[in-house]
Amino acid sequence: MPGIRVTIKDLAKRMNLSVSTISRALHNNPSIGEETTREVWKLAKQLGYLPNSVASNLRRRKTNMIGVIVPRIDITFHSYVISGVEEIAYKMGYNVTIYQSKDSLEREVAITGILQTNMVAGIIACLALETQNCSHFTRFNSLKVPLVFYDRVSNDLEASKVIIDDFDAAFRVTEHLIITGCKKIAHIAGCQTTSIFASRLEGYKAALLQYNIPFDPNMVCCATDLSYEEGSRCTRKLLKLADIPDGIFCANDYTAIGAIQMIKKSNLRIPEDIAVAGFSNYPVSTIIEPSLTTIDDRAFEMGKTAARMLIRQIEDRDVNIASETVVIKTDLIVRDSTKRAVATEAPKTLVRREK
Amino acid sequence: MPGIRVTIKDLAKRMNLSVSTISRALHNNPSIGEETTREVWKLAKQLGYLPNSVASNLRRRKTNMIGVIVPRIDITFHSYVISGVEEIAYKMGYNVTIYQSKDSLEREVAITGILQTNMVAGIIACLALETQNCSHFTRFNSLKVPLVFYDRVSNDLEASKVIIDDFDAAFRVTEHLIITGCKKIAHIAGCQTTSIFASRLEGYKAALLQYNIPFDPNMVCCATDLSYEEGSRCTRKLLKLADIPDGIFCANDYTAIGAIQMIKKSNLRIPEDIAVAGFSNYPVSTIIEPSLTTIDDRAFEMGKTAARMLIRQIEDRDVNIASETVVIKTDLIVRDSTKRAVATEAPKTLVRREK
DNA sequence: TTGTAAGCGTTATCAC
DNA sequence: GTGATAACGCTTACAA
Repeated sequence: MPGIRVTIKDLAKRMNLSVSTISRALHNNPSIGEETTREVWKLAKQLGYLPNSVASNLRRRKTNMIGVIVPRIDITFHSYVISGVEEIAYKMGYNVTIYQSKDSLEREVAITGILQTNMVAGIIACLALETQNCSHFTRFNSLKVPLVFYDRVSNDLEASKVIIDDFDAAFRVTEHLIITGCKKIAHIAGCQTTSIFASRLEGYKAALLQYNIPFDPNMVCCATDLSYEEGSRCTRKLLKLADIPDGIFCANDYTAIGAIQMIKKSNLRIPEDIAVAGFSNYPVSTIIEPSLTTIDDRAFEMGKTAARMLIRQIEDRDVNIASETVVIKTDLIVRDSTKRAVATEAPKTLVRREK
Repeated sequence: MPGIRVTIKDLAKRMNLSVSTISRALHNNPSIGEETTREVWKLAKQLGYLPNSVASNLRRRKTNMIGVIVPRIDITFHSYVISGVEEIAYKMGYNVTIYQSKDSLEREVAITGILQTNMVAGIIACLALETQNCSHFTRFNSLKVPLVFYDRVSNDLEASKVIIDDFDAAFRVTEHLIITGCKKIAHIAGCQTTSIFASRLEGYKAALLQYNIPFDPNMVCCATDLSYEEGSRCTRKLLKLADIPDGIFCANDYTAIGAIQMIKKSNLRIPEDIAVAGFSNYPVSTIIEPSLTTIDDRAFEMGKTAARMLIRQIEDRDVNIASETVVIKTDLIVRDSTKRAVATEAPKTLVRREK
């Protein structure tokens, strides 16, 4: 910024006051006379003075910047979370800067470095798919930079978390498929080293168990990156089985859409021949035909909650809030892709088992 | 950041060297002995030293931060542009921080303040829908902070621009509809105070003219926010005309999808009864049925180009590059929503008229 | 109520 | 090759 900047020094000279008086006036410090304060503000406005927050941050040894690490910004879920974070952050006087890990551990590590380097006040992060070991986040403990994880979280790190109950949500989706008459339910699963996808698989298994449907490992197909393509690939595989499924629970909406497209291509009907359910309630779920039954994961809400938790920790730092975990409630959204025969059975209460 | 930070002072003390030597060594300044340099790096790594860029930015009076202002992050187009910007920026050693104007002028003005306050090195922006007057951007001229606009740009501001040729693209889409046999083509337009949407309307008109199809104002419907809902609303209106259209060119993919849904609800066939084309090539355009003919606006490319232009301006500031305008080439993507009778006419060359 | 001066962590300009 | 030292723009004890 090599241009001419107006600084408090300039204001001080112009008004024959010291810089400290100017600084205090601009902060509406009560020790400064009303008259002076008003005059300072007037001149500041007139000259277009804007504080240099880089200098202020350095002096105060803290910024009002919240760093957000998302895997990818162009995944609907994360862009909604970001919107939620911003909603709260701006209201509370914080800026938000967004970094994409692209699901790469290497980039994630680099980003934590940048965040430290930039003295962020706090961090909200969703772990990269590649990340197994979170040691690159531990530095923020000693720097006393609060940390809130969302969605994909780490259990071997002392930090706050905002998650949904993936187990419960998966249980309810699977149960819904069972109640609408599915007998052979497949699951297109996410990468099992990531806890949320492991929980979704567990919830699926638990529902089968509860309704006395035997679990068949052939009915589970792992989609590495949960893309449309992977959804199609897995479905093709499932349709080649001797005994094809009559229901598929997909670990996200993208794979569900891939599944629907593949099923239609195979001239099978949805939901009559195969019912399909997804996870996340992306906008496309109402556009695909048939419209997709899915779980609304409340992404915007998650972002807002994460931001609120983080800011509380930033501001009450001395009080030293123990890290907390918030579970956001999800909703099952029933659409055409599972609207089959009328329910024959009422939902059972979920008996939660230790994980 | 109230935690313990390792600074160059700490390194200096430990090694009995001056801070300047440490600083130089860490920058691999050739005036420092190889041995010393190596030792400094070793200790720095060992103690987990990371430079404080806030301090460095203050001292150098510049940051390596690029501020990006997008209307909304959860619009596919913008998230792709951002990805493009990041791709280049990170490679060149710049950080990217993203701000959402939510299409509000008030927020856009506030953001420009924050960007100045944070001493960004340069700015990439897409104007908010509400923005008519860009005077809040002029401050960056005197601050010598380079500015690159993309997509929605201002003509009364001296700044670089990355745009697509909306007129040409709209001409080609409309021409495509004509060639596939449409005789009465409607246009669902965007807000006409925004130049890109005005150009799309002009391109549409130019194509009609070229093929001797009379322009009918009733065939143009303005969708204020270009959402699904607006697309449906406009289509409903068009379908109520005495003489309904046999082709609709929509100013974006969202309205096109709303149009398709409304047409199907009215038991008309696409493309046989009405052909539909969109603009932007969003992922949903392959998911909707029928798949949507559209213009690929090369969002990712746009982001990369904007970043390259900006960084060049940042780094060659003295050379004082005149602001330039780059037009990104677009592609017409033909899909099922316009695959009607075989073409009867070859495309004509576009005769551009002065706008 | 206002001023003085030190310092945040770096970098840059002199010296030696 | 290395070291003092000032400065970036702001905040904040401590004085006056």
